[in-house]
This record gives sequence, structure tokens and C-alpha cells, in this order.
Amino acid sequence: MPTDNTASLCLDDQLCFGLYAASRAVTALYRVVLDDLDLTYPQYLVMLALWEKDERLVKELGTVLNLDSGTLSPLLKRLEKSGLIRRDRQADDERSVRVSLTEDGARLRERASGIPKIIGDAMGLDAAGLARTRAELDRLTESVNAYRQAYVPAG
Amino acid sequence: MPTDNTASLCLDDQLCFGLYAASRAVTALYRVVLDDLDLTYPQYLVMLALWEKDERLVKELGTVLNLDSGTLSPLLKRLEKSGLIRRDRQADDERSVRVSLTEDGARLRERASGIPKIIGDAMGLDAAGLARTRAELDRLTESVNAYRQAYVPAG
DNA sequence: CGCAACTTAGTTGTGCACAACTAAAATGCC
DNA sequence: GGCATTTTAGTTGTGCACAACTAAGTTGCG
Repeated sequence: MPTDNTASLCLDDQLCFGLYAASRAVTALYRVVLDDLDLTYPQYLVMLALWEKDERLVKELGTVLNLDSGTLSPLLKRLEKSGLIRRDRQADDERSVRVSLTEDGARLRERASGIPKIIGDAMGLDAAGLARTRAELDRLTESVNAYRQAYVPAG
Repeated sequence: MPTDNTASLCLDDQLCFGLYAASRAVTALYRVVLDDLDLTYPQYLVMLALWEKDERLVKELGTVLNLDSGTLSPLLKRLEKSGLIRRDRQADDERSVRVSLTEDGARLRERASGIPKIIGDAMGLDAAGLARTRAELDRLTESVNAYRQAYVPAG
């Protein structure tokens, strides 16, 4: 048994592995839940963002979800192909692409309305526990990202 | 502002998105840290498992890391190609493949010894915070996995 | 104006994850 | 022994993530 968890090369001790495992477990649950809507989890996240606020630029979606165009472009193409979104070049700035919901895309929101409750139940946390864990993870994400920005290899 | 976070179709409120973001942030940090060792994060996890206990069956690695052969087989092939591990069929059970460290693979452990501290520092948590968050995530993973096992679509 | 610098999407290539499937070996039951 | 069942790795195909790059449009500065 290591005396210092923060410096052990042991799988079980590491928070990062817990994070990796938890994230995959949640995604696996989303997979079975979203199967009915024919959405993947990242696609669901894009739909969430659009249900919250329609007509977003690709750039905007990238900022909100922390994804680059290398991930978003093909994903959005698939959502367009399945008829949930439209993509059109902005007239006043031909570089930008505006993503908006189709009728089908907007309608899908109702069918998705029960999902947050399912996921919440599965996590077995009350509202306070959810908020607290979420806050902790947000803090951790920010801390790790800040550290990475400042990180210089072998320094 | 929604009155019930557990049932809102809002991106910012959802723990699962926090989890997804945190997991990707940590992986991104590992990417720059592991660049020096020419390992990806999942490859590093396999090496961790082998440093802890050498000579593991593929099946065993799959259990420990929660990965199936569809993920592990090509990953192990890459580790073999880069000279860090060996793979040989078990003599007494030709179905099984035993994965073991090469000299280079074993030696790499020393170069990796500083990594847990870097990651721990980046997370900005003391030992108690790390242990607590880890325990919370483990509980969450188990709860979500149990729920998924029992989940019947539209039920 | 002219052109370099920047911004925005998209493409290409690599490596996970995972579902669905295959192949081969071991097990167990008659 | 014979054969269905199970176990174990591996293969194939899809969809993220992300680095590196390209293409096209916009901005800003001389």
C-alpha cells in the first residue's frame, strides 16, 4: 500500500482512471438511452445546444462544447443527413456556417425530455450531490486546463 | 434558471457534460505529458497495469481496464511494434495470449515515475480531495453501470 | 488599393471505443 | 469419443477526438 496516492504508479489509486471509467460508463448508458432517438452522445450534446438556442455558428458550437471543426464538421454532416439540422453559409460572412434546427430536429426535443431524469436517477445522486460533484469537476477541468496551458515539456 | 437540475435539457446543468469535459481535459494533459514517452493515454494505462503485475493475459487487461479485445488487440499490437511488450500464446491454452514487458518496457517505468505527481498537481487537490473525488466517481460508475444493466428501453 | 495576417470550416490521418462478427481452441455433456 | 456450448482473441465497420493541414473569406495596415 503506497504511502502517497498522488505519486504512485498504481492504477487503482489514480483519480484520472476513475474519471476515464466514469465518463465511459455514462456514455455507455447514454448509448442505450439514445438508441431510440438514433443519436450518439456527442450528437445529443449538439442537439442540446441547439434546443437551448437555435441558429448557432459552427464556431459557437465549438466554443460551447469544446470541440474543433475536425470533430464537428463530420458530426454536423451526419446530423444534416438524418434531417435534424440545416447548415447554411452566413451571407454577411461567407466563412461562417449557421447551424439551425429543422422541424424534425425541434420536434425531437419532446422525445428527449425524459432523458435527464433517467441519467440523474442512474447516477444515484440528489440535486445537491449532482450540483456539488458538477462544481468539483468544473473546478478540476479548469485547473487541469490552466496547468496544461502553462506546461512546458520537462519543466 | 431551472428549478430542477436533474430534469433540465440544459447543457450547463448536466453533470454528464462536466464529466465528459473533465475526462477530455485530463486526457489532453496526459497527451502533452506522455508525448515524451511516445505513449497515448490508453497505452499508458496498459503499461501501468503491466508495471504493477507483469505477464497478464489479454483477458485480464480487459477486465482491469474495462476494455474489450476490439480496443485492446490493435493497441497491444502497436505497443508490441514499438518494442515495449511481447505477446505469446499460452502453451496450455492456445486461446489465451500472455502480454509481458520487454526490457525497454520495464525500463520505461522510471521515465514515467514523475507523471502521477504532475497530474496530481494539475488537478489542484490534496490527497484527501483526490481520494474523496475518486471514491465519488467510483460510486457513480458503479451506480450507472448497475442502472444500465437493468435498463430496458422505454422502461 | 494591395497584400500580409488572421479567421472560419473543412479534410486527412491516427488512435481509441465499441458493436457485431469470425476463428480457433477448450469444456462439458451425452 | 462426438458434438454443442463456451471462451478467448482478433477483424471489420462506425463514430468520435484531435493534430496538422488546406481553402476560402475577412480584416487591417502600409
